[in-house]
Amino acid sequence: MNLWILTEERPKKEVLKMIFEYFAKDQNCGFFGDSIRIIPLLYKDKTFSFTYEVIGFKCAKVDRIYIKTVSGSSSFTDFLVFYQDNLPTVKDTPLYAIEETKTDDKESRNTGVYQRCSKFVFIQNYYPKTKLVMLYALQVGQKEKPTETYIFGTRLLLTLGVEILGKKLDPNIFKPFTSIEELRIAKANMRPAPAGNIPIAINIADEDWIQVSGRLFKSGGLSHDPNIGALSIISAVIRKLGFKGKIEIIMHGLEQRHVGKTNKFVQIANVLGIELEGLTLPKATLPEDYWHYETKGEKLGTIFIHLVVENFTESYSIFENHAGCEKGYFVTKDGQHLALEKYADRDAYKAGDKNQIIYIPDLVLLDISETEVITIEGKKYEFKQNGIDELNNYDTFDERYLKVYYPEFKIVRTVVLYGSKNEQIAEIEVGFLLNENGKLVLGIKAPKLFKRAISNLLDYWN
DNA sequence: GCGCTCCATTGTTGACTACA
DNA sequence: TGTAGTCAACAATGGAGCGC
Repeated sequence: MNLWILTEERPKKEVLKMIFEYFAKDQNCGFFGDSIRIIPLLYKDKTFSFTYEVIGFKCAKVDRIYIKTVSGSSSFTDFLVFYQDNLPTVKDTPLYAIEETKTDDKESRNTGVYQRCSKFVFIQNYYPKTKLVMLYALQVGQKEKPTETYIFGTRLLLTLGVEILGKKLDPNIFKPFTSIEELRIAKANMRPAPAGNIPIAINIADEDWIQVSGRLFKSGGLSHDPNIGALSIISAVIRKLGFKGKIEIIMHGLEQRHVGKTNKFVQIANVLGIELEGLTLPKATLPEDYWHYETKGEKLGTIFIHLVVENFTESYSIFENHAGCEKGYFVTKDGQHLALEKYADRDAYKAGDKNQIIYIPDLVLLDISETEVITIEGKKYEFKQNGIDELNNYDTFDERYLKVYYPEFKIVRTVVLYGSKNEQIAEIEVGFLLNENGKLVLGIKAPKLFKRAISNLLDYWN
């Protein structure tokens, strides 16, 4: 059978390797292969099939390994792994749902721990039999002593049946909760919140009624992300431990007009049977499908060019700006990872000067043999002109990073597009177009790195 | 333009440490 | 043992992007 890996992001080799090793261990089969390669599958007419194959990993129980780019309808785990012969559909059950994190414990406040929890609660509505895995990918020296919040959050995950990978956990501390009373005491013994804050606390009112306090109101609605996660998973764990009575969220700060049917927490509350103090919970239904294959997004283009460059040339990326606002790091020559500044002058920005935002590109590739850095803006074809315009915004980025850390490199700015049925590009600012038929179109003045990468890819398939 | 999601930083204060 | 200074842990809030 084949392994199918569905993801919203660019698949990273280190993470794939961890997934394969986990599979081999979980399925009790031998494997070998240390250096893997990600290959775009081309049809005979040299168009892209929108499927990648991973080579270099061998396992007795796996014929082929494929990667497809997808989009989640609501919150989506980073990877779904299917073990089957045919292309997965939403009706198939994934073997694993994997959430990858690079949050180290230095940042383990409420956000790092709780915000990810709601994904695991959410996916159980669709795939209750799928094994849930939390994967710690970036091992930058584990902190000696985990925080109480971190311990509490991890124990909640363990109780839900989530497996933790890539991290050593002391089994004496990190163990699933076995009773609701144990859960209540664990939270009650943590350090109290500052005065004026609403602490998360579990109150067993009577044998059919548990109250959990926690603020859910934020900036005009139900969008308090850390607590959406915390209260979801606490409630899910209370159910998992067998409680059938009333779970009531108190001190949430919401009014009736704030609770809409499309809100993620409202949906989870419907499924788990959670009530909100003083409010009527609207009947809400979940989006029908948990995911679909991505066919529109600009990332289809940038992920493609990135993978072709990294797998068919010696070059690699030194900066990657992820969708949303996940922290991206700028990589210096000696391998340092720098967190980028967001504003040229933070105070001026806060005072209302929006010009202080430092515009950052979607991707920066390093062409060592040509001594060029290639700054890439990704766009859908229909927004081609926006992409070209945005190329002018990177002066501050160049001054602060590229010219400082790669002074001898020539800076090339280019747009990478996805979409349309066009097979030519007139604009010299556009370096590459992947059209919706999978046609690979190089721009008139495409960076040499793109030409080399595409040429090597075509040679591979000849 | 609003609502929602996601990833992130910020504010407040308890706890610890060094020192007199 | 009292106190100033610093760090770290708790919850609150900021802000970008996307879909409608």
